[in-house]
Amino acid sequence: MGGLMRRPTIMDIARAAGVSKGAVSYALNGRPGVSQETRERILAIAHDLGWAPSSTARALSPGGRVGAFGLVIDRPARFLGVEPFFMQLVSGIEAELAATDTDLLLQVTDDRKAEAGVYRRWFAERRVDGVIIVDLRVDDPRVALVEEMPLPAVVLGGPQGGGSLSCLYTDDASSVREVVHYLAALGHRRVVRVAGPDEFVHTRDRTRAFEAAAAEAGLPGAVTVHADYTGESGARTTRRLLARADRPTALVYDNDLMAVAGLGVAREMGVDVPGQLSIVAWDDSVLCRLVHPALTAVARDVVAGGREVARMLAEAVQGKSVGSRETVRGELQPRGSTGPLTG
Amino acid sequence: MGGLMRRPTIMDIARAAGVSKGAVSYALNGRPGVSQETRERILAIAHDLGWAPSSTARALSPGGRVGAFGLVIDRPARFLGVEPFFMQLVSGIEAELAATDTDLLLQVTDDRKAEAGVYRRWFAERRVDGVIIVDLRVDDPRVALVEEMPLPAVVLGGPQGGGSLSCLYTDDASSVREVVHYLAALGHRRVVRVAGPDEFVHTRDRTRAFEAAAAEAGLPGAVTVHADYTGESGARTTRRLLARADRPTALVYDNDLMAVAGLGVAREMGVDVPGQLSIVAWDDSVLCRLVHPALTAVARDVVAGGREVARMLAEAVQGKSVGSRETVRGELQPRGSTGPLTG
DNA sequence: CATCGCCGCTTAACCGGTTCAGTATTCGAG
DNA sequence: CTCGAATACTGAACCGGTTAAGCGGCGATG
Repeated sequence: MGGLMRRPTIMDIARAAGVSKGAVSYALNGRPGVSQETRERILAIAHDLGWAPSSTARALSPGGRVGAFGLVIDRPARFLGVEPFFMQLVSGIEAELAATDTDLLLQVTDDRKAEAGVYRRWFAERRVDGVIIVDLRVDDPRVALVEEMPLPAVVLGGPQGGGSLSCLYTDDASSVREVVHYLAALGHRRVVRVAGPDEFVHTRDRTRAFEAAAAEAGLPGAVTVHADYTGESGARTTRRLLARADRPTALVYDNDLMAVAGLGVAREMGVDVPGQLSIVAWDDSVLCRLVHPALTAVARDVVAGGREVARMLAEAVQGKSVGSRETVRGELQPRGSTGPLTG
Repeated sequence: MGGLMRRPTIMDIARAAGVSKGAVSYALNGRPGVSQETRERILAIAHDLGWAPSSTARALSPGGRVGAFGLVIDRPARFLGVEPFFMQLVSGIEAELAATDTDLLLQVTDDRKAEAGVYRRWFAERRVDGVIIVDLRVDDPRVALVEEMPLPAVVLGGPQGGGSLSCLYTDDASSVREVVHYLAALGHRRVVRVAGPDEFVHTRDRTRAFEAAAAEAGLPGAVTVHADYTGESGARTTRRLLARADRPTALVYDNDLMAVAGLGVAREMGVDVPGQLSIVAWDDSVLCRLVHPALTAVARDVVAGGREVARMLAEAVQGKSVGSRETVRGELQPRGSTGPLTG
């Protein structure tokens, strides 16, 4: 079996079938212009030869697609590794892409300038048909950039700040409200939220919702403090909060990683969870169920979100007008880390 | 600024410079055939126009590179998300690739047949210049597959089972020995290793080394049990082991995720760590430092490994003979989860 | 002074597809 | 029987690069 054989081209098929290149192209793409009989003969030969279209040649034709989407993740390597969110997102995207013969180009960068550079390069070199934008920031320059090129794009987040781009967004506000009322009902009065950086659109949305819900539930002491999603920052922040005289009785974290770190700190400081402190995580992953007590969390279906965003981008690339869509909101998953104060 | 402008081509540059396409190509690629003066003029125009080579066109030329490497990860979505190893690996690979204008195609699949299909498709469609193979299995069919096509490839693992492919491997055996002797020195006699699936080459290597080291250290009760890297399986296995009458006093896990799960189980069962049970994790990530007590772990520099494997593949793609290389072995990082038995 | 060889460039072919314009053949309608 | 149109194809251009071959002009060499 010819391992070293040249990849077959449509010209090889044409010769074998005794027809022209063009006829083969029509046959293989299911377009009119060849008889049923010839079409079948060509398809059979293509199959026998193990032919597959050269993605590069196909992309070169006017109007041709490259068959790849791009995703840039802008987080330093060492804490990216533990963030379950992204891998789940990638899994979801690829589950959808697998059916459409599209590949995913993943790029992990350290800083935002580099990130913009990647989009520019992907566009200029014609590497991707479209990109997915995550971690939308306030006044995000990437939005203007892809709008200008223009490069088809879908934003996971928004819809505020997404400009003219299609967004796939969640109603975080109502999840926040659910969490706040849940904690209030358990008797908590001093609730602190350990959030991600303020520059992210979703962080601000949640902060606004958190303040509104706290006012609604009569929790005057509810405040938001900012960390950076890393376990280290979660631990540091928690340590500071628990050392205060009027230490909070409930902490709401913006991701699961900081919540796990917070739990470790509480244990280290001898603060009983949930007896003296309740902990809620945002983004439910295996992590929340591994630790003891298991963490109460706001569970979102990230994989499904990945699928949906990939589907939207596929439509956008085909020139369809996609618009923005809302995905299912996070559900509060009560577990052992929350409860009424005891003693 | 022309957002809607067509991407500039070398033909545009040629017209602006008043020379032919070929001259522009020579100039842009730093090859002889144009005068220094013309070369500089062409480069200036290219820069002004914001030109970048079309990767698809370039790849189409005989001998042309696509400018992309492929990586297939074969783990179901839900526990992939939490496995820090892969994201760190990806970060390392991309850190190296960034300099060479090469992109990474990432594919996450659910089963092995699909994985082989991805390699086949990538080759047939000419999507990648080479691939990185991870999670090498015993009699791995992927090795024969890429050898036959042939598709340049580098194996992360081996070198046994890597066939004629270049491998980047670690001396796991000596790390295993270090762990075993460390535990023996602490006074442990009943040491159990919770390993990954037996089908992985590195699992078998470690198992063999574990048995040898245990014999050497005089630990007759040292055995290996198999789990599947997920937190669930780690928890289940730990629960079973700790329920035994002659329960082990030390557990060595093949990844950090199972170790964290094991710690949670111990806590849940009222087994004090490290007073009654010592825990060692393989692969050190933030996870190990988040929990309390922090986990003693065998720390490997996965990011550096990613860089190295990318570098090797780049050389292999250029036709250089690469050979196999050894990367730095894991270092035991003692932390709070290990110690002598108390009471 | 004729010749050789190199420099600097142009021309054209090629990579592997897609697609448009044109052509020969068949078929139905008038 | 003739005309028009649909059918089934062919030939060639095109996408945006790379590269081998060719070619005029110039300087060095014999």
